[in-house]
Amino acid sequence: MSTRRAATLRLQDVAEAAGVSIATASRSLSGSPGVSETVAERVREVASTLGYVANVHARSLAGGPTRTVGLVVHEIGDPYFSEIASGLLGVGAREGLTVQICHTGRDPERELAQLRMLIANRVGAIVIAGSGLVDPSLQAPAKAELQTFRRAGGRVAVIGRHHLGVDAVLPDNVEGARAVARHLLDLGHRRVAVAAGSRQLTTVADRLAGLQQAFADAGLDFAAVPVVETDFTRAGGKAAAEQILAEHPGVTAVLALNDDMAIGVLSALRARGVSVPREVSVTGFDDVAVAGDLAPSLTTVRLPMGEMGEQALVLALKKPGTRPRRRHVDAELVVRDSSGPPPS
Amino acid sequence: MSTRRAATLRLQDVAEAAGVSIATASRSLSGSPGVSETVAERVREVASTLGYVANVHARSLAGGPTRTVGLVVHEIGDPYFSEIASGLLGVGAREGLTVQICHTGRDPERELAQLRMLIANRVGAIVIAGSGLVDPSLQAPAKAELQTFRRAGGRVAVIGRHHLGVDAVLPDNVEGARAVARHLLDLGHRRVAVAAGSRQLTTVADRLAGLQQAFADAGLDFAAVPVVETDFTRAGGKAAAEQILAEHPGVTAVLALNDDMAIGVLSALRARGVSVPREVSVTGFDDVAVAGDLAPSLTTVRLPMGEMGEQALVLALKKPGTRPRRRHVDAELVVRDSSGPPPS
DNA sequence: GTGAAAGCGCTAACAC
DNA sequence: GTGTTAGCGCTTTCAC
Repeated sequence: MSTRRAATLRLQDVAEAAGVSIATASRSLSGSPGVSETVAERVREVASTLGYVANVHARSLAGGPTRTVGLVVHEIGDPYFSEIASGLLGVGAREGLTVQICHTGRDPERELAQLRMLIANRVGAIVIAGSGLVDPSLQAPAKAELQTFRRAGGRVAVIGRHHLGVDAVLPDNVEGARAVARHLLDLGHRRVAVAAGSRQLTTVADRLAGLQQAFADAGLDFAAVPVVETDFTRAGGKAAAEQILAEHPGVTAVLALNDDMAIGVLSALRARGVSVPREVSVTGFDDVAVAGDLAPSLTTVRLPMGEMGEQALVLALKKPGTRPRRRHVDAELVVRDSSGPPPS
Repeated sequence: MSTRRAATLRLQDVAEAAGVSIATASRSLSGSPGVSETVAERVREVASTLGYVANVHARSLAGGPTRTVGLVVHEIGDPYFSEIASGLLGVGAREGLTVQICHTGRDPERELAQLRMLIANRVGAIVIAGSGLVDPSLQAPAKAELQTFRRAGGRVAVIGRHHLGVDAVLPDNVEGARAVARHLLDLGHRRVAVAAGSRQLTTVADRLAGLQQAFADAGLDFAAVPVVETDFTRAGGKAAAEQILAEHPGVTAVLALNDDMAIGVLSALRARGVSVPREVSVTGFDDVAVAGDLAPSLTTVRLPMGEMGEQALVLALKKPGTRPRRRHVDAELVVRDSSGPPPS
């Protein structure tokens, strides 16, 4: 790619046009103290009429603050992440930041590689949107990398439960799962199955814990509930539904641990001619934009993904506290048409 | 954000460890000629064992090639764009590139601002994924900006029809629209309405042109078909459906010009108790991932969004040709359950 | 084939 | 309050 040099305005051009030194121009534009407001104002005006935009590379190289943040997601094509990204890009644009997005494909190796890349790019902050892992040792290298980054002044925020010791936006997965399970139990379902992603994901683990609590609250044994563990994706949902239908034909409700899986479950049931919710109820988690437009519309747990993305970036932009900050966000049960009483 | 300096490896450290000069180290790592293969190999080995990663800012400042590309989308939360982004991020990761994504919110002003930002960040290439505008004058400032960028060695590729004179990935919107319209006409529909986005978008204009052709092919007058022009979004689809129902109650089919609108149309019809496809058929365009999982599953036109994203980046990475390159991608009719014969 | 040295455009000490 | 100057880490002539 580009090798030649753009013939763009340099700070010096602005300084000359404003009749000040390059240092004064720099101070004026970056809002540093030590310049009279009159001069600063004039410099800013000259800069904007000239259409001057600072070279971020030079700025970063010289040790100035970085106006770039990295966003790490499992898969941007997944609506859960694209809605988070959308919220985050919104505040990014408002703050005049550039956002680098990278995929990990749910692979800790690739996550590590992407983190290294972001750090090498000297981003000012990193937001990790993908779920954490239950086993801390799997993220140990990432943690080490991030600690070095933070010691050098970098900021980090995560969405979801991680073992990274950083600021976090924490959706209430446990309570949300408890609510949706209680909803099904209240409707009278007793033979339920769970379509889950890998238990290694803290998101999955926490949602399972919530289900368990709901069962315990009702005096039921969650250990007897079949939990099918596949990919945390639509395809995984399909596979899980097939397996549940085959191995547990008496099931009256399928709890999918995210909407993507729920959509796969609905699709598999439709293909098999199973009526939802008459024969089998289905629930999801996240409330992605399309959840309400499916037919039957999906009963699920709403997480404000856009806001979560915003919050995470806001946290990452704040000055670091002495201890990791936590922003809890509520999960709200949304009852729609995919859940109903079990067939009698 | 970050102000302090990371205590990272510098090229000099690698050079010392390998017992060569910093210049030789640089040449070895960037694959420039003028170094014996033996030495180059040794340097690369040392660098990788040390875990050296070049500072992109220093590299870019010194005039080296930039390993960053910018992706401009209307809205990353829209599945059409997130699927394109997903494909593009895939090849980006493979090529070791970083990708900056920015939102325009379908606003030419903001698009311009984002382009300026990318250019100021010295990205090596820019991919514009959002639809072009029919009126070239609206994008004239962007065009000027991009031309300067290209003269400085920057690369640009677009998805869809633009007036930018750059490499382009061109989905066959006309033929796709023609196919879906013919499908409805063949089913016997004669009273159809169109839910469209702004006619200023070339995507909308081209799809309308395709519809018109299909009608002409069938000896019918497209001018008599109501075209409701709202937002090119789900909400727009809902609004369009309401209006069509109110003003043209006899309509037996609604052609939505993208899937997002079609989902909104389906939702509005369901809310009104209109059965699809028994009373009204609905079709979309794009075939976003969820289209097949809606109920009724959506008859639509498939565009390989992921591939389009990949292709666009591949084009942008190629050396510039003497004339703009074009990659045509086919649009394929996908008949599902949302379309059927009109009520008799 | 290899090394020395001059910047790239900016910020941050440090002088005045 | 303002200007001077020394780098930031790298690529790239230009000598050798």
